[in-house]
Amino acid sequence: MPIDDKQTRQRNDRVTIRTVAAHAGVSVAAVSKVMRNAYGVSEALRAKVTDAIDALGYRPSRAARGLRGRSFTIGVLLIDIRNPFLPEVIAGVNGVLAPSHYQAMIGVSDARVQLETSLIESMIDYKMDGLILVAPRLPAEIIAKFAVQIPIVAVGYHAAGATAFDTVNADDQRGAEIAVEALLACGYRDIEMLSLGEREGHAVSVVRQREIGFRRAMQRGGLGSSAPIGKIPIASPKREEAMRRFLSRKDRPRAVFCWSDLDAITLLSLAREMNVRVPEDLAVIGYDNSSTAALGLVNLASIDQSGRELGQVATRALISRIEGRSAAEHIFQIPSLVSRNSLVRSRDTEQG
Amino acid sequence: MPIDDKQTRQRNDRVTIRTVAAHAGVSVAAVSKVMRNAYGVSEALRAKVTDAIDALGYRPSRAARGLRGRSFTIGVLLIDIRNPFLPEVIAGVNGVLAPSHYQAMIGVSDARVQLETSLIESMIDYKMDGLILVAPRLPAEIIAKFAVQIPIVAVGYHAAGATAFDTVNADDQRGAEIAVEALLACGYRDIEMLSLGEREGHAVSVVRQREIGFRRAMQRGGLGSSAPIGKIPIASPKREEAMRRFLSRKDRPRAVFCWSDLDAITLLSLAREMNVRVPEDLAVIGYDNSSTAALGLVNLASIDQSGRELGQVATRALISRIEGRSAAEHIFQIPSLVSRNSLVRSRDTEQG
DNA sequence: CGTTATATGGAGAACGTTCTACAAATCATC
DNA sequence: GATGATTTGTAGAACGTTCTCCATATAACG
Repeated sequence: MPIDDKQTRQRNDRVTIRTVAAHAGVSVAAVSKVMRNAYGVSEALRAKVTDAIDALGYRPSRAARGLRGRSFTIGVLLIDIRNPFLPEVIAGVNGVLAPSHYQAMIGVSDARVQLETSLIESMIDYKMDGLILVAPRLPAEIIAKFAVQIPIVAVGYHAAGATAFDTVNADDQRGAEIAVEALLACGYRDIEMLSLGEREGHAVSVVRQREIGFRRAMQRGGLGSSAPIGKIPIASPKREEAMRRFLSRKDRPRAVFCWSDLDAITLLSLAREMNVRVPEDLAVIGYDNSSTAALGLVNLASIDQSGRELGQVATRALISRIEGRSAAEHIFQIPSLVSRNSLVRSRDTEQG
Repeated sequence: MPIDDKQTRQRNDRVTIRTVAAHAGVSVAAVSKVMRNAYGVSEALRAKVTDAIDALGYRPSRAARGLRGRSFTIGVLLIDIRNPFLPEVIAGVNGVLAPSHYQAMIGVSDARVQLETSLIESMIDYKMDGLILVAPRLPAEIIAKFAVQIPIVAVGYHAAGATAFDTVNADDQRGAEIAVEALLACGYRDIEMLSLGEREGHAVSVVRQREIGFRRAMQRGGLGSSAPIGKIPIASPKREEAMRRFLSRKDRPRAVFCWSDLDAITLLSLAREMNVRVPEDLAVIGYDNSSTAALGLVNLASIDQSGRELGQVATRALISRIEGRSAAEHIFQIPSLVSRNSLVRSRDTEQG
């Protein structure tokens, strides 16, 4: 068997598609067909091949696959790994992917545009099959440019006009409205929003969307069109300083809507420290319904946008796009309120 | 120019090494040499090639690279993305990698051995250059088997005897000792540990190490050799049930050491709910010094093991291994105590 | 000038897949 | 049983790199 000799010559013991073909006594192409369950494979052939695969413990090389066809990997780009909302999204993605033969690889950009770009490029260079970008910082035109090379779904990124890629979002405008409506229903009138400072002014960001919703709901509630929105810097220690300043203001409002739980929880901590009672002196409502908010010690009312569900929906959208859909989809989920003690103190949890 | 024609024929506009070579008027091999800055490249050639690269915006395909040589990617395997300790490790890894030409790709195993195995295999199949496994569930022999195929550093995994791969750990025995010593110093005698239930009995796990340290410190403190260790299940709702049972026990100890902040914080929440005062009725000390523990509302004393530093050290170890080191290294960091109100109430934060 | 060393660039064979053409075999149909 | 349609399997050319030889060109030396 001169053909077999070629195998024996290999010094490396990696099991390749050729090893399998030789072991099963069929061609390389046949094995490939079985792997990709392509058309034109008899039961007999399939059996022979899968037996050989099992016997040898063959795993196709992802690198080689990527060079030619599918790599069966999708890339997930996370802006930041500390925000407890993001792990939920990942959980959703993994949940949908688990039963399929796709796998997720995650990159963390730490909110740096430079790193974000190079990670996306890497993922393209790896010939990944598709990308899920979670709250990306890049402008829509750049993302559209990448989307020519690879299917992309953006999560937490408002670009309803995009035609080159899909978006999956919680309706952030509506979420903010729900928060305001809840505060109004509790009888609060003197309401302010604490939003994110910095220059991430892109209308695409969830923050700006929440501001829009806040303004609209306030106006609708008859509370002036110039509803006050405070800006909190993102980085310590300026962040804490700004919050302290807010808490010690003479004209501090009666209720506050924070753009994210992360801020709301820090605010709660500082309020306790500065003897501002919540909710008696200040009602607080956050956004994300993170696990920390649910803690008895924290008890923060929050808008739930189910990151897990967003992750699931985004993954399904991406797969359908990988499998051929070309028209852009822009999907919205409706968030909901989770009421807790920071909004109004419930009877059964009177302070112990 | 018949050679150039071959280029023009390409329907796809991807810029490959061949495009660059043609544009610079040199051979493919020359470009490759410049990319890998290999020996035997004149300044003139280098200039021509880098000019062409800049002009065309060329990026080498990672997939193709992986097929032959280095891919300049390292894989990080996370057991769970919800534990706030892990993002810190990632931050450390990314910090060290940022200035280099390496990049990190993260996989999340959700603590499932099956998924963990297949992710490791995928990363190998991608021809990644090395792997950092954070708190893996796999037994040491299996990891050693993988380590033959790819450089591996395990973090939060006690296998000091391993010769095939490196480990980087906080000294978990010592950490537990520090916790006990702190409790003893505060005058508590009636001390118990709340550990993790389930069958993750491998001596490799950080949990078991902390138990050993706890026992030793208790014994050294003259508090019997059979120091009581309670087991808390990992999943809701059994987890909360077990904690409630602990809190309402008649013979509840005066102080408790929790194997992780995650548990300690839930315990704190339930204690508040059940009118058990902390630290007056029960002193609590956790492990990880997570950001939640540091919140004013939570104020949990904890053992700090700087995940960021572990990530940094692990990354440096991995790179040195990739670059040729073959003798195994087992590195330890010494954890430290962060005292907060759950241990002993400080004067300036008397309950508001 | 001839000989040998050294520096520089190039040809072309891997790497492990996918996938297009095509050949061979089998089945239907009249 | 001849013809055409369908099914099943194979050869072999990509894919975009790396890297091992080789072929020059230049320098060094007697």
